[in-house]
Amino acid sequence: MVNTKLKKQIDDRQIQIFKALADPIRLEIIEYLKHTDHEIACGEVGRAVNISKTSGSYHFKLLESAGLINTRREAREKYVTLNKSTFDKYVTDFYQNI
Amino acid sequence: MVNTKLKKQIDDRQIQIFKALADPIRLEIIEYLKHTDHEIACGEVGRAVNISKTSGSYHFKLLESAGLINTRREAREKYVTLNKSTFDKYVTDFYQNI
DNA sequence: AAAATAGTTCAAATGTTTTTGAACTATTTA
DNA sequence: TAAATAGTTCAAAAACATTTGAACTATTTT
Repeated sequence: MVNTKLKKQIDDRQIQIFKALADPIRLEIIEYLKHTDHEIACGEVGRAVNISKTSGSYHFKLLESAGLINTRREAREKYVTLNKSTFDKYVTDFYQNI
Repeated sequence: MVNTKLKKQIDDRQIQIFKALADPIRLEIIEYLKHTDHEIACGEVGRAVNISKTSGSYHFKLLESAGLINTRREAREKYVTLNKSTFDKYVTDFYQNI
């Protein structure tokens, strides 16, 4: 293999993404965001999926660091949207690419 | 919603699959199987990815119960192959279907 | 028939992730 | 300017996943 380290990094990213997807709360958040066309604040999503704000903070952070959502802070609020390109690259195209 | 329980079961399956994929050893096994056209025994895969047989037994069982691999026992040996239809349905088509 | 091989099971130990509540910062509203 | 709101951070606790080695079953080879 040309570059073992690079392969490992790609794998780490892949695993981080599957880990982020492997949780019922995070899947609910993702489903909710998918069915929402407009930008929406963390708090509103959290209320919709019925979690505490601490728990929301934890899960949104994890989704963001996996690259599955994009966030934008506007004053007090943090707006989130799905990052479709990550889903395309690491989920939809996963089988094809391994 | 027509049937909350059914939705939950589908979600459980989806989570089980992402959990199964969220591990470096299991990803290695899957990659190895993808690049192998013939049926291959657990032991040979385990040797290829450098794990103990106990660890292999644990990971293969988990992959099988997630429906990601099919197994066939022939006397002492257990042969494994990827179950592509599970990848198609729960990974490749995931984003589209949620 | 003994030894070797393939895989499983079990329980204990270890490691990792998630939840919880309290205390915090920053912004907005009354 | 006080109170309310949105979100974060922290550390402890709880829950969950993985590894390990020993003992086991079943089959094959010597």
